[in-house]
Amino acid sequence: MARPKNASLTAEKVVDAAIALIGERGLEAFSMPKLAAELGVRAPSLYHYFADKESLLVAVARMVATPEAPTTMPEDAHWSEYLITQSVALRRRIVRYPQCAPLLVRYMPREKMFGEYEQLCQFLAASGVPASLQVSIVDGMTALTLGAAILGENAADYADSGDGPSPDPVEHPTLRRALDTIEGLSSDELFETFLRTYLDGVLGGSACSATPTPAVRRLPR
Amino acid sequence: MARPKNASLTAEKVVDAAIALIGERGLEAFSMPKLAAELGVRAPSLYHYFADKESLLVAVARMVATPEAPTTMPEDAHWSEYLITQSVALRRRIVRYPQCAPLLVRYMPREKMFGEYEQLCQFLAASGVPASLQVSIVDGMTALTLGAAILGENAADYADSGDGPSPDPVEHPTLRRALDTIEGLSSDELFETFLRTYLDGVLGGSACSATPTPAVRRLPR
DNA sequence: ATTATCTATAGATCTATAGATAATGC
DNA sequence: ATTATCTATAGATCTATAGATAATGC
Repeated sequence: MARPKNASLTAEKVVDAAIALIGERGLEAFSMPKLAAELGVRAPSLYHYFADKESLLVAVARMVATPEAPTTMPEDAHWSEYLITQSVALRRRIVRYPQCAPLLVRYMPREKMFGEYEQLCQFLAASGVPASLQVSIVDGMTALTLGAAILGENAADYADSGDGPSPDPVEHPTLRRALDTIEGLSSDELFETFLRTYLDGVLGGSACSATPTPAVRRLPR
Repeated sequence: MARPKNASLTAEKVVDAAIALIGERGLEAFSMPKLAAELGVRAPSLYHYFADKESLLVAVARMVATPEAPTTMPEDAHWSEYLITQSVALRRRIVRYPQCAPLLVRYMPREKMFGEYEQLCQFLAASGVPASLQVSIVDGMTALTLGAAILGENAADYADSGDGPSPDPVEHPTLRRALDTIEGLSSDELFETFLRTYLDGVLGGSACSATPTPAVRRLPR
């Protein structure tokens, strides 16, 4: 068919299809011919949009990590609410395509994130958070978010109401009882309590001295 | 050479070499011929020890996740110290071969860990931790550990004394100042402060009512 | 007879390039 | 002339099996 009347591909369509394919079949099953088949074209056509497989994967990583819309927050919000909103959104993006998580780690070296970290620290500093806590907060929240996203299925799925397999009450009675106490929380809500617990630790820990508000509001039960 | 006088392979040697190879070159560069070359044999010999590539990778995941020696703790240690010791050890194992982390996630489905979770919850219950906190603690610590391990290089490496690239004081002044406050902490120590911060949150949060000791000891500065 | 290696190889990929071809824009 | 697709293909893998071979144990 050579050149079609209307171009069937765009770089964005290619990336979107790559994300979907990796999400469904996993990174190991990903290849240029398979992606092309998914898009209804032949493999060489993809090289018109990306120089090689690696630059396509870089674009995939960037897309997964980038929010669709920037976060907007009320003016008077506490800095912790801002961080929680950001973290919840990041986790949600990763969880949507957990198979892409290794790409994130591989193609987003920390030094390229200095700019973003600088912004966050400035924001924290402006909110009165002492420098000694800023690293703990940013790094801890990042680790918690990434870890929670990669674990993927979490406790909420193992409670009776969730999707996953549920532990047997006879074989695992204590785990069972513990899970019953979170019955009704979605995995988003559960993740949010993790974040708030962590921030409670930051605020309530011995190093806490110059924080504007005494505690982070907890989720309503 | 056919059969050698002394068998040159064992399942364990194969797994060890696989871990080393994946650690050095990454999961994508891993293949049976390359692993065989590393061991000084031909690829088909590996199939004598593992039915296929996948069962070899399962064995790799198991090896990375399993501690060499079980943790021993003083009798009177607080439960939080026990959890911290476990988490620090797990992170250290993952960080040693961060390229294997995707294997862990892929080949260790949560339901196979019910047994371990049951044990942890029993341990927490015996220490007087209410059921409502047990999930938060176990899941939160796991996420924090996995996330911190996968992020790999952490803030400690970006401080002046660390290995990694350091942010420029002119371009990233606030980040720079924040990192200077953790100067001198190793990445292990920094991770431990994350864990203690999280546990401070668990203990100090509003849900805290029946905890035996009021606060978790912080690392000495 | 069994074990642990080997050689040889079928069969299925994959990445990336060269060069043809048809549509479009100037 | 340029663009976006195609066909064809070189060249390099990889996984896994069949079957040979030499050392060992009975």
